[in-house]
Amino acid sequence: MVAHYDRAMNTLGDLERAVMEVLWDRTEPAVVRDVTRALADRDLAYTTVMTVLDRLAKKGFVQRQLERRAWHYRPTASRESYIAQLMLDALSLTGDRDAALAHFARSVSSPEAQVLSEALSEAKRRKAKK
Amino acid sequence: MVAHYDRAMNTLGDLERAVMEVLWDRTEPAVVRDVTRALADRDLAYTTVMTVLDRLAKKGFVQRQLERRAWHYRPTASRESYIAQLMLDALSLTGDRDAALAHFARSVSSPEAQVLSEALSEAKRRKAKK
DNA sequence: CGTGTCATGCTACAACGTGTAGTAGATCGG
DNA sequence: CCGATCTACTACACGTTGTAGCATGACACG
Repeated sequence: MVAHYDRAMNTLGDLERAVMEVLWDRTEPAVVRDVTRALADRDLAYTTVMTVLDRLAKKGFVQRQLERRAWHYRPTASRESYIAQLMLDALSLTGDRDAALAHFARSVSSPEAQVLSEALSEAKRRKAKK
Repeated sequence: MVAHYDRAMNTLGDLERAVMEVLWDRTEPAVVRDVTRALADRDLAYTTVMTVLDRLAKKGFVQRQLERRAWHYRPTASRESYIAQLMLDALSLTGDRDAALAHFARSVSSPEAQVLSEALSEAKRRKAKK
């Protein structure tokens, strides 16, 4: 018998992430041609980019809208929330989340600890006011 | 030509993680038989567990030591630092780490935000004293 | 209106990671 | 010496990802 592969379902490959980066870097939705051009250094076939965008849509990372004849793609979530989600996923792998969080807190650099602290108190303030 | 698959190199599969959990849950190094017994519910062949431990060793997640005739395995890093590392890896996927951190701070629950805050100030204190 | 351009859907394939395990040979205890 | 046990090596299936071709349908322009 063989495994249940649910783990990698929300992991992106290199190319997939590169494509997401392109989308995240623009304000407007992009068509396949846009992405292909943005990744010109990789010298990818048009259909390759199309396939990747298609898979990203199936995975829910992008939404697409038919405009004239071409699909226009845009990210479902922001880059930051994608990253934050990955971090939360990592956190969910352990039973003792608090211990992991504490360890994480000790792992980040001082400037980043500062950023984190401020964001945390900011969030707290906002929640208190609400 | 075909891809360079470096991305998944520090990702563990389900079974691999289950094996790590067993090792993390013990204080003593374990032999294959120990792990197999601990995962009895999965009904795995002895050699399956052996293969997994072997791969984990190759990936650097466990260290092994020959004792009599059998290898004794123990985790290279703690569960917490593994998780923390995964979180840092996620963070490294973006250029704007601060934005991601801020978003993360806003994503955790209040109690966990509390834990994080405390760990951060604790770390700060410790660093100041040193 | 015909023809070429462009986008799409579908199909395909290779490499890799991971789950899963068998077999043969070494080794150790009794 | 024999059986139990452990290891090293080998193997295979299946999902994911990178990569792309082909046929078809639609639109634009002469």
